[in-house]
Amino acid sequence: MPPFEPVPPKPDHVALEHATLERWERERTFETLRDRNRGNEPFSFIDGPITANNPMGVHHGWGRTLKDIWQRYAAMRGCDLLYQNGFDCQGLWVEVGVEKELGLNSKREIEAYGLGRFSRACRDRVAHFSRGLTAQSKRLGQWMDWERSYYTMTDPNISYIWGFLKLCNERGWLYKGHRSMPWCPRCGTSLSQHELIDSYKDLTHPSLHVRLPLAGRDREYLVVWTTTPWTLPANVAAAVRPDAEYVRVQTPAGVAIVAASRLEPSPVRGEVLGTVRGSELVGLTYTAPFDDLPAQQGFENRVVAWDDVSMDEGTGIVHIAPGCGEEDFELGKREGLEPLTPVDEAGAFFGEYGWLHGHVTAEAAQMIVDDLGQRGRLVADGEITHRYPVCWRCGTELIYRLVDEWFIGCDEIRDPMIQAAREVEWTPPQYAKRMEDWLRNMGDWCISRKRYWGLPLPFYLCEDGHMTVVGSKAELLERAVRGTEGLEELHRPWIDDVVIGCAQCAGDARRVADVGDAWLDAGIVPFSTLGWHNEASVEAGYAEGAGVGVTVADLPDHAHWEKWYPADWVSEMREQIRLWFYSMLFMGVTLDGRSPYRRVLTYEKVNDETGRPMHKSWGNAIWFEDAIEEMGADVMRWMYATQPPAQNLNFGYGRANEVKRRLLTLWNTYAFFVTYAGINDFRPDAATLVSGPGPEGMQPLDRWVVARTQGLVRECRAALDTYDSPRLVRAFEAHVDDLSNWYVRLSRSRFWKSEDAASTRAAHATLWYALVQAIRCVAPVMPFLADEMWQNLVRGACADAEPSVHLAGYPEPTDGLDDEGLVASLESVRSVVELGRRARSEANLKLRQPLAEVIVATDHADRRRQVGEHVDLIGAELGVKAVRLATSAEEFAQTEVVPLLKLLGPKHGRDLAMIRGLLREGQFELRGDAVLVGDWTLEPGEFELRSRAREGFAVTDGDGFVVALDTEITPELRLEGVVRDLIRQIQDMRKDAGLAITDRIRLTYPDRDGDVTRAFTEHRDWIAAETLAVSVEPGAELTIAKA
RNA sequence: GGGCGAUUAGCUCAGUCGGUUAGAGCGCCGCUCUGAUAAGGCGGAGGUCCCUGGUUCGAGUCCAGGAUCGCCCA
Repeated sequence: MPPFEPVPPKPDHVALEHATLERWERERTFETLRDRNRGNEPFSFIDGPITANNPMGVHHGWGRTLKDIWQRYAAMRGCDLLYQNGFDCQGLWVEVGVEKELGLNSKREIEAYGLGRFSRACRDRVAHFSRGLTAQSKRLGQWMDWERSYYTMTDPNISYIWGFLKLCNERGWLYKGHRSMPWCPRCGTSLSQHELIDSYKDLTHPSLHVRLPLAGRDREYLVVWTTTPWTLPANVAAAVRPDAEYVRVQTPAGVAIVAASRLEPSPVRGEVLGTVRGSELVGLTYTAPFDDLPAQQGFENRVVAWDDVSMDEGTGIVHIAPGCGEEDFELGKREGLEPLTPVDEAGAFFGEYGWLHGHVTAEAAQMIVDDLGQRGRLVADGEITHRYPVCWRCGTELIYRLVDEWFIGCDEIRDPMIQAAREVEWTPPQYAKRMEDWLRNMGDWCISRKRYWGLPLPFYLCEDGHMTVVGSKAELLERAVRGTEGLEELHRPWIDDVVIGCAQCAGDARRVADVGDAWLDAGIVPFSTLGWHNEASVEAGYAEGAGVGVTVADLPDHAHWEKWYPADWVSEMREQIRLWFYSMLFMGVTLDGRSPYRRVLTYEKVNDETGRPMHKSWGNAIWFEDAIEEMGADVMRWMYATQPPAQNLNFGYGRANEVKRRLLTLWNTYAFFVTYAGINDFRPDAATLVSGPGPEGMQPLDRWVVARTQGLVRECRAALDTYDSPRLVRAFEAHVDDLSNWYVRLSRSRFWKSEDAASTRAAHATLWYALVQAIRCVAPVMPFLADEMWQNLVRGACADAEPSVHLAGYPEPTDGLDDEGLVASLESVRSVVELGRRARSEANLKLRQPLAEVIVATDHADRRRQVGEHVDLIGAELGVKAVRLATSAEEFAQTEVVPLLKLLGPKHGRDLAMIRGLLREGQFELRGDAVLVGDWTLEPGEFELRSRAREGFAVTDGDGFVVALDTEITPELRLEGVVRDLIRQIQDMRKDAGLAITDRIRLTYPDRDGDVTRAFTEHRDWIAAETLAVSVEPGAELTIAKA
């Protein structure tokens, strides 16, 4: 029985991955790993929840790969890990998804559908997509405790957030604000600061210049500019900049007033009658654009002062509607202006707006424009295309609305958060500053949403207006006076039936209707999932409420939290700085005073292969499902790992093919090994993975590979320790290149023609060692291919081998196997060989034509010695009979003086340029150990001597070597060349005939005068040995036949 | 308007402490090796290292200013 299974010429990544997944499942590989590491030193990774609202995209694959790489690395080092995956379950994402699913298009329709059914549909959607995401993640090779994923919709998660909110209230941070907020009329909710980002679109709107006739003046009016006609009915004031200069302009319709600097760009034309300071306008009153509406009665519209009036757009006079804009509202508060709220939750005008009643903002716009036009109130109307915010979920244009929202004030927590963030190690490092900037600028956290499927805010108000903040589910049940019978879970509508006793008076208190920002859900995770203040752990205890039936996650106890908090490492995409990293930090610093994570790795965006964002409608999107079944998980993971995470990743099939080709080199080396190990019945010894392959039969090249392998192990460890996967990839690819294009190439005959059994064994043992250590090094990145190779190379061949590479531990360098001298020597040899090949190429002498001699010259004693130790390698590689070493290359090269600039620069300063010029021209003189150049003397140690080829030789130079070939081809050499051509030709014939490597053949050759016949008669044994010919007979043509 | 980052070959990007002729991969052209390799190797074409100024014996690298792009915040 051969120890190794034969392998196909190319790996079928997809097929072997499916087989590997089945094996892991069958053999419980992951469970074995966990069991083995349980109780060891922890590596705490906390997973940021992925929204369970869509299937996984290739951009998710990046993050999940990074997470998996470092979890696998930690596990191979023996660390205990949590392996808890998380799903984000609540909030607008899911609600909008369900609305689409059910064909609902407004809050009214949701309420008509029934909140109970709606919540169930939301939960079911989460359950559905979390199952899909789990399956996709498994396919990618991610190892997690999938059964015990956390879900932010569970009662314990909600209960923990309540505790946080209660604490915020106790500290006096919690307040209800009456503010102008960006509002989505379709979703019927306001959006908070972090939801506004990245959601601007270029939109075309009316651009109106509106007349505001001044009271008590004859045909004199202000001109204001607006792009939101629907806000005009709510106009209460016009703002001017007090220090700015305004002009009075005679127009056919009367005297117009605009800012002097804005006259030119405005549509106002006419003779300038005079100027007036803004401050002089303040206090004037005017007729509002819609003065007749009921809402406009009972106050005067007046001109107010505002330093922030823009002189970059508009007329320098700003229409102010405090109920329709953030800045307007602030100004209105200061000036005591009436904040009119013209539209309801759905963006429809209220009854006090007369003929506009019931119309939504978008359709009212044209009605308003028409009406103003008819009444002669428009100076001009046109259109403008500008950046305007839209709802990030549904794309609806946002409006500003005055609403009551709940906020957490952050003045007190800001500095502690900044301090805590400074303790965090950010990769890439510049994001430390980004987080700090965000924290410095953060406004109070708006935590309420006027929606349904979300964290129910535990704020209870009694009739006297006392507020009770309930801090946990247990507290709720304790305080409840009725309504708990139907409380299936802590969600609307069931929670809304619960009435509690007010904490201050004895009255009934009811919950405010609002739900919470989803970032509360995610931010609490380091507390809720780790059992922060649980007295005892409860198996599957986390799965309470909406989590029943979707997870069996445990509810651990406080000791567990102590062990795993804070996280050693978290990794998410860059946007999470202002989202999850922020909310986690906020809650962590509030509850515990520390950052919940020590180290962060962020990554950027995934684009298509040409660098454009992937977009469904552009047709350039690649679906995860397609990618993984076409490229394979390892190939995708390799792409992700190769990419520096601080730069966008250009993802595509072309890139994947590049990766496949690189991995093919590894596979080829592996296949080569397996082929010959089978033929030669090589049996590996697993103990050598620690000790290194034994000394018997070892050649210098073997020791070199072993030494290089130590370097690989060190480099890979260093790369992973610094969260630098591209560095690992570079090291691995260099190693594979060394193996394939240097070691195997030069050692081929030791595998093929076994004259020396010990040498053959050593070659096998060395290659096996180098391959196995290499796949252990990359196992975290490429878990499938690595384990596949492990099965064949180790598990099937060694007694007592670990059943999986992932159980084999991360390799450690073995002291004593390093050999810097040898590595340097082979480096020199490699240079010489490359130079020799170049010389051959330049002289048009192909490698198959043997030559008599190569002369290697160097003035460098160390290099000469290094090369001298390996003349056999050089001879073989360059196809020459002899390698001659020369001290000086004078016969075919000239000496060159290379100045050492670091030393000479400071010494000679400006003269150095002159010295270098002279040296380049060869105007120098060697005098003993020194060099005379012009008026200067270079002392020993200040320069190096090198050789440069003279004209007319087949010579190349570089790295301090000159390599010259003896180009004379004697008849004997020529015949040998013919032999090698023939061998090559016969090998091709064997291949074409489909013969196995070990098949023997019968050869006939053309029996005529000439080189070919002479080659066969004079080198019969050589040819026979190389081509495995059992007979070599003269005949008519060159033919082979299986023996 | 402020902050962070980037700008190097046709494309994607490396480039260490400032040092001698600035590299890799892909693509293109030519050559070549090979019973592991649809691979690999060698050579060639292809460069205003964004611009300007400064520091220095010496700048892709450091400093200042500017331009353009990306991201974040106003």
